[in-house]
Amino acid sequence: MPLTRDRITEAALRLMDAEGLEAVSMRRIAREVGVEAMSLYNHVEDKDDLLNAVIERVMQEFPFPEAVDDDPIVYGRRLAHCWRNLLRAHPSVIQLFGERKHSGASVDSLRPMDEALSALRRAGLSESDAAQAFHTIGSFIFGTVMMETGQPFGNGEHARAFPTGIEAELPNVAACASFLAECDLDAQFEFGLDLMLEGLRAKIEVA
Amino acid sequence: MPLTRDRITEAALRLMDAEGLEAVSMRRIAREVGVEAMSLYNHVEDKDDLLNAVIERVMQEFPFPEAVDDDPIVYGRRLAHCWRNLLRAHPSVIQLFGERKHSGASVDSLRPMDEALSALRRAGLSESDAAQAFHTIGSFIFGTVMMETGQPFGNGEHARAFPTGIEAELPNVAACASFLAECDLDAQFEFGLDLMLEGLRAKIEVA
DNA sequence: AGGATAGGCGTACGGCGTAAGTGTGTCAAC
DNA sequence: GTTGACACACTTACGCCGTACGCCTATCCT
Repeated sequence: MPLTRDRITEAALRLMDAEGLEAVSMRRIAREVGVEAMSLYNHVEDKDDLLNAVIERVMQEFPFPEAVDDDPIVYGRRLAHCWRNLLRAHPSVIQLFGERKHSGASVDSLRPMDEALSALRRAGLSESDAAQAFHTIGSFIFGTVMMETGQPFGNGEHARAFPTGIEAELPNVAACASFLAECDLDAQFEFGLDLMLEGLRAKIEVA
Repeated sequence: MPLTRDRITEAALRLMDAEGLEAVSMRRIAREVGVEAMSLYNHVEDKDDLLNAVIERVMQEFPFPEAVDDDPIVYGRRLAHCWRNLLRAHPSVIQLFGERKHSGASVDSLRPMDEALSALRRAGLSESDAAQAFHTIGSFIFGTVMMETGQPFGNGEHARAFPTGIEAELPNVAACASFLAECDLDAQFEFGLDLMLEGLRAKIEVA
C-alpha cells in the first residue's frame, strides 16, 4: 500500500480524534502509517500543511441534511445541528481553528457555509444581516462545542468541585451550580439556538 | 528582586500576549525573568500549573463595570462587553481554555460568573434558565473572540481571497463575501448580543 | 559554630519539527 | 540490456521542548 497524502491525512485525523491534538506529531503519524517521519515530507509540505489538509477533509465530510424544501428557519436549525455534530465528532479541529488562520479554504469546504447563508437569505435577511447572523450562530456553535469538550466551567464526571464556602461569596453560582454542572448538553444547545432563531424571526417580522 | 510565583506568572502572560502561546516555553520565560529554566520549578509545579495560574490571574483582573443599579438586561450587556474586552486583551487565554480543563477555579475567578448569573436572575430568569442563558452567551462571547482573533473564515488585511470561480458554485458566499470579510467587529458583536438579549426578553415576558 | 533549608544552577534524557544528504526501485530511451 | 532520470523512503543531525535529578551556596535558627 503506497504512502499518499490522503493516507497521511486520514491517519492524522484518526490519531487526533482518538488521543487529542497533543498526540499528533510527525513521528507518531509516521509510525501509525508504518513509515519514518521524514517520508511524510514527500507528500506534505510541513506540519501546518498537513493540519490544514485535515481541516479540509473534515469539512468535506459535512453531513448535509437530506431535505431542503422547508421553512428556511427550520432548515437553518437542522444545519446548525449538523455543524455541531461534525465538530463534536472531531473536537480537536476546534483547537486547530483557534490556533491557525486556515487560510487556504477550498470550494468544497465552503459549501456548508454557502448553504447556511442561503437559508438565512431565504428567510428574508439582507446580505449584510445574513452575514452577521451566520457569524453569530457560528460563534455560538463553536463556543458551545468548545465548552462541551473543554469544560472550562463545569460538567466534570458529575458535579464540579467548586471551591468550598461558596454560598456566602458567590450566592448565584451556588444557586445555579447544579444546573451549571449537570445540564443536558443537547437541551443547552437547543436553548441557545432557540434564543437566536427567535431573535432572528422577530427581526425579520419587523422589516 | 527575588523570583516569585507572581513574577513568573506575569512574565508568562506578558510573553503570550506579545508573541502568542507558542512562544511560551519554560526556558523562554526563565530568560525573560533573568533566571535558568529549572529555577522556575521552585515556584511552580509544572507548566500546566503555571498556565492555570495565568488564567487565574487574567480572571482576577476582570474589569467590572462601576454601576450596578440598572435594568439587569442593560447591565448584562455591559458585562458581556467586559468579558469580550478581557478576552480580546489576552487572546491566547482562549486557546488555553480550548486545551485544558482549568479544573482549579478559585473564588476570585468565579466572581464575574456570579455577577452575570445575578443579573440574569434579577431579570426574571429561573435558576435553570439563568444557567442556560449564561452558557449560551458565554459560548457566543468565546466563539466571537476566537473568530476575531483566529479569523477562521475571513477578515484578512481587508478582504479574504476566496477561491476563484466562486460565483457559480457558491452564490451565497459570493453575495455576502464583502460583508463577511470587512464587517465591523464591534457591530458584529452587538448584532449577536442583541439577538440573544431580545430573545431573552421575549422569554421573560411570556412567563 | 553548625546544621537545616530555600532557592538558585547544570546536566541529561527523550521527544519534537525539519534541513540535508543517501540509497533504491521503477521505467523510458537508446 | 544498459543507462539515466526520477520518485520516494530512509538516515543523520540540529536546535528546540518539558522536566527528573543532583549540586552549590546563602541565609537563618539554635
